[in-house]
Amino acid sequence: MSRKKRPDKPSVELTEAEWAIMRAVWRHQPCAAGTVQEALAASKGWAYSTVKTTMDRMVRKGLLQIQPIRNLNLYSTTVGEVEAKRGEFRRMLQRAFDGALAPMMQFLVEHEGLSAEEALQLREMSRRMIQAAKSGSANDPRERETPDGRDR
Amino acid sequence: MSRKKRPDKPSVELTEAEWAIMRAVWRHQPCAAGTVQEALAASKGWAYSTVKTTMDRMVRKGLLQIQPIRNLNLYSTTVGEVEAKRGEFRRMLQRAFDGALAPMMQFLVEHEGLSAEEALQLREMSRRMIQAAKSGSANDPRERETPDGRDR
DNA sequence: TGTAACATACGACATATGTAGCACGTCTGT
DNA sequence: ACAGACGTGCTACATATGTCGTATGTTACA
Repeated sequence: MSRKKRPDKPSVELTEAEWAIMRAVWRHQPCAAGTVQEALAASKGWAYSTVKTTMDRMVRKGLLQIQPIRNLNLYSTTVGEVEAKRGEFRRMLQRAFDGALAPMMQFLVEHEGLSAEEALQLREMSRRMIQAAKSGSANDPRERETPDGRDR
Repeated sequence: MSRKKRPDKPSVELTEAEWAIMRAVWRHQPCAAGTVQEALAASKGWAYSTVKTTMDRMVRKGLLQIQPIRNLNLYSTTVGEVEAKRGEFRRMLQRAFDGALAPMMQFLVEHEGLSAEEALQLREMSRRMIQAAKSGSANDPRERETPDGRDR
């Protein structure tokens, strides 16, 4: 235990629609397609079949999995929120900042109008970050939460 | 003169291929499609027609513009790097962190293995950020409380 | 037991994206 | 004047994504 070995992780990538569905599934997991459709009805207004089709495609892509109960299909995620967030973040970092964090921070400072409050918060974060970096030298921050990220 | 009236903020969104092309065009602007193709040949290995087709589509989408010289088509971008980066960043923030910066920072601290060096750098950044926020607020502060970021 | 209510499986279609070939003009050097 | 070299426009095609409609199967209840 020392080498933070990082075996290939597929680095999940979700489309907008997939994010919406993932959020719903994370929250209601395990659940039927209808549940997800209802959960998204207000915000997205998708027809049942739209949700169903997308979810089935996500199963084929390995983002969701089905657990058949009687004649019911219960869906659950195969990737946790953390993993998904990481994927999204890394992709952004790679594309827009060539994968380097510092330039991104630089960018935030220079071009994003961050409120003073946010800035203060950021300082607090960095303080804690430094703490973490100092102490937990062997901390492997990834893959730590529940395998699928739901709160049990 | 200072009020840059530009109520139009399309929030650019680029695909991977588009990013590659944009990078090349930003660097060689104004340039012909061939130039871009050559610039990307090493990394992407795309055929000329592939680059050309994509670039023409980007023109149709308003990402690039053509300036015909004789029988030459010189391309140049219509959006700057900053704008593109901002778009990418905001999209990520919206999708993965519901548009809030603090949770993203939190995430970085908790789940991304940032080196001590990066953390220190971040502290420096935040320091400067606080400075910036305190002093000149002449920068246009984009709407951060949009009920629904669906700007289209 | 027949039917409304809910689920599911499949098919369909438009647009977007990745990737490329091909026919046809236009310079330019020999 | 002509062959290349180079550039352009147009077409093509597979896969991905967004969005549904429908035929069909299952269950609970009057």
